[in-house]
Amino acid sequence: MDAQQASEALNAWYLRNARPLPWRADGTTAWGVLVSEFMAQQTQVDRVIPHWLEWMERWPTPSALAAAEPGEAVRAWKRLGYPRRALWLHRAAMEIAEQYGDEVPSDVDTLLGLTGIGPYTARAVAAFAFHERHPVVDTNTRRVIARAVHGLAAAGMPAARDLVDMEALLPSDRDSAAVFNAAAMELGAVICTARAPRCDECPISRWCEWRGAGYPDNAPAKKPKQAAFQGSDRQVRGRIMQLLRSTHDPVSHDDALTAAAHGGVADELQPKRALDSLVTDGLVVEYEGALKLP
DNA sequence: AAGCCGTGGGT
DNA sequence: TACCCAAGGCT
Repeated sequence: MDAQQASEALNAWYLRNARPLPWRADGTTAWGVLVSEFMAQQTQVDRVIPHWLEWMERWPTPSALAAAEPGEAVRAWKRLGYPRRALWLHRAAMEIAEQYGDEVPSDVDTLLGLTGIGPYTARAVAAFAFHERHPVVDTNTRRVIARAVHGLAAAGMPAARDLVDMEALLPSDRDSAAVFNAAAMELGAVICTARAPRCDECPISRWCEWRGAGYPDNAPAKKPKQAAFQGSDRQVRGRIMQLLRSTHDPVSHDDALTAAAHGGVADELQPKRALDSLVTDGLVVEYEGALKLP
């Protein structure tokens, strides 16, 4: 595997084939990049697009969002999932507005200090918004490296090693590095997919160690699979959030618990357990004996 | 630090 | 259909 040739081929492919995601357009602010990264956490980017467009129109700066009620952020999050991200994004907006003069920080360590920003998002913002040279490693990148470099069918558990691997492949030039980070993610999302990779369309198939080895079934151990969603507290929490998003009026406990149970519960305590956890998370607040978004 | 946290698309 | 998986992060 010639890393130099492969990375150049990958970048060239990206420049010609990258999907026209709206936050990739020229002139997108660092805030816009940050919002897109929050929304894309554990969420396929195609689903993010309409939410991002609406969000940026409504809250074009961190201070604009910070001035809104956090519950309005949760409401605008709609059905994107993991609504805590909306709360965290609002919190990050307040931190940026109050502590950083309404300017999204470009420094990875500063970004890591913001609510809801971890190792991936911090580097993604630094690389894509500011073209700083950092390895950006997401689930797509991990899979591409596992296959192309390590000859494995899939990535193993996330590890510090991932950053080292990506750093070793990263072009030295800042702009090329930023493109390469995006290109590795794009390849994983569009071509080198988890389930049915399209190797016949892959720009680096000729350097791929996994392909060269004849696609061995050698996937390392990975994270335990997600618990079943059906019957889970997550599903029941989702029902309550859906009700609260649907109205600006306070919702009674009875109505919330009824909505929680609609469609079935795993046990009798589940509706109350789900509601209590939402209150603990700050996604629901008690207000004059009733419930509302924060 | 292992488990938890929504929702929907692809196979 | 049921299952896997998705531009992760927090506790």
